Amino acid sequence: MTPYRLPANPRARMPTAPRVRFAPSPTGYLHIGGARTALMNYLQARRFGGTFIVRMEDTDRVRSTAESVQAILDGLVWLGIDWTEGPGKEGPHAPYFQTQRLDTYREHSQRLLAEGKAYRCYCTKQDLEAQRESMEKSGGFYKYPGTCRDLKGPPAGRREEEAVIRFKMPSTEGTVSFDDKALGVITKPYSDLDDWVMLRADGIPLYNFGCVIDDHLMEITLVARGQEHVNSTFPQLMLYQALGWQPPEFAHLPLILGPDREKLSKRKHPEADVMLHKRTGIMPEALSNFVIRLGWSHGNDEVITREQMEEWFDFSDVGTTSGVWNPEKLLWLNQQWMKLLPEATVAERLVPFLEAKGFQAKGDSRLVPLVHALKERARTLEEMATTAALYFGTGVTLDEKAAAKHLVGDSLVLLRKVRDGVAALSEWTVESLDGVVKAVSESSSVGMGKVAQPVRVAITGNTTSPGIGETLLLAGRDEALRRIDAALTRGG
RNA sequence: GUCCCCGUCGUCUAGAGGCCCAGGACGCUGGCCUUUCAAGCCGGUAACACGGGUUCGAAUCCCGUCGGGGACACCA
Repeated sequence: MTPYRLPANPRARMPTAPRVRFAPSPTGYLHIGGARTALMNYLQARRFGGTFIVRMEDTDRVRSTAESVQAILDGLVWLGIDWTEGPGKEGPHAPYFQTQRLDTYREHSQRLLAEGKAYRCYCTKQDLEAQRESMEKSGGFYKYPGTCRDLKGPPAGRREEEAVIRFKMPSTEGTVSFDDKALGVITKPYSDLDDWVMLRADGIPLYNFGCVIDDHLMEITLVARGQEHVNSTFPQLMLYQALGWQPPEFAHLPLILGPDREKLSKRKHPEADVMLHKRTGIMPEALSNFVIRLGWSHGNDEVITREQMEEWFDFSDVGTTSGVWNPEKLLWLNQQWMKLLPEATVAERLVPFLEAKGFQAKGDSRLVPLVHALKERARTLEEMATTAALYFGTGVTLDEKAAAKHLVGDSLVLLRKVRDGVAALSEWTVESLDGVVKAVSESSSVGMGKVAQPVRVAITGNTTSPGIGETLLLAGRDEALRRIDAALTRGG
């Protein structure tokens, strides 16, 4: 028997525009691995002027929820990944929810049944479970033994409507293989495959069945998904063969691992949640930048814009090794992006974080100057908001250590001089304020630090802040003077 | 257990037989700059899992060992 193989050059039939898809099962939030899969598919479509389809594989009826559908879509939108066909964007292959395509699956399973390439199976879950257990006890791995393979009709006391439909593996020797765009040729002997369930008794398809039917009907040319799916590619290939369909190309993406080196999972790894990062102040540009670099690179480039991704990304450059989640690098990238994006944009994104701290920040004229001063001192929007909050409130809590060091003795004299100087200023600007501090430093013959630190502690309560002129300006004239006076009073 | 995939600094990676006594980035670290903290700049630390081949020559090809991960459902 000749082993089944992909045609030598699958590309021949897809010269230009690829049709790719992201097919999540809506059983929770958007997973970071899913987000990367979606991103890569999206980039592929963008690069070659193709189509990116989102299809909801909602056939797990107990776990699928409408909220999850929304959560996944929201996550994609936040990341700036938009789809050409899918939920809310009905296209020529609608509907894009598998539970709305049940007639299609039934039709194709009937055909397979009629052609003798599938059969009804009456085994009960309990029976199968028992078989599996005993098989596992004796060592080997479980394969459905084909109990119902040659049944002519339902066994006594059973009805056809209770049967599931199984794929009938052709009894051939040899191996199946496919040429994965990322991994290369992967092979498996036919003998490792069994008669898997395609359709439940209620007509709901199982993953391997619905996936193949839809990918073909939606004219998908390249299936890119996580490496956890390489093994399911084989039964799927058998289905394509049975149906006489040309399989798409495949690209299996390296897994993303948690700090414990295990596949990033919703259960064990909170960072698997895309929207968690939004809440902690990571920006979508940074998250997608980070995630695209897991398993893919373009020379030595680290900070990569969406435009560059669209220009450079290709599945054949995707690596083979799983990558470990590195929070430090994500943080670094996020800061890079805070420095790269227009300050007005970052300011806008900062508002919700400030509001969460109880400040009416929207429209505040200090927002942009704040971002300007703080973007080099914060790695997340949340961090920036925490620092920014210092300038929004009234009064400040002095750090005891800082006060003990900088708000005593001669420092208070210097502070007094600065206070008088800035109070006399007709206009507060970074330059004029810095000028006062400089003048005090020179007239008193002490270093800038001697003068600036007491002021800094008085304004922020601590020893770290942006340049002293900026700090004063950010606090605002009235509040700055009030805080200096409070420090003076306390100290002297 | 069986099958599949993988194996370069702690982490993400460059590397497609000589350009590599292995390059970049994060982290860590020394210095410069400096009114603090950052940012920035300059420098340092640290890896081809192991063993056999093939070859004039291997991180790159082959085999084995070990190690890691994934999949083994009427989940996807």
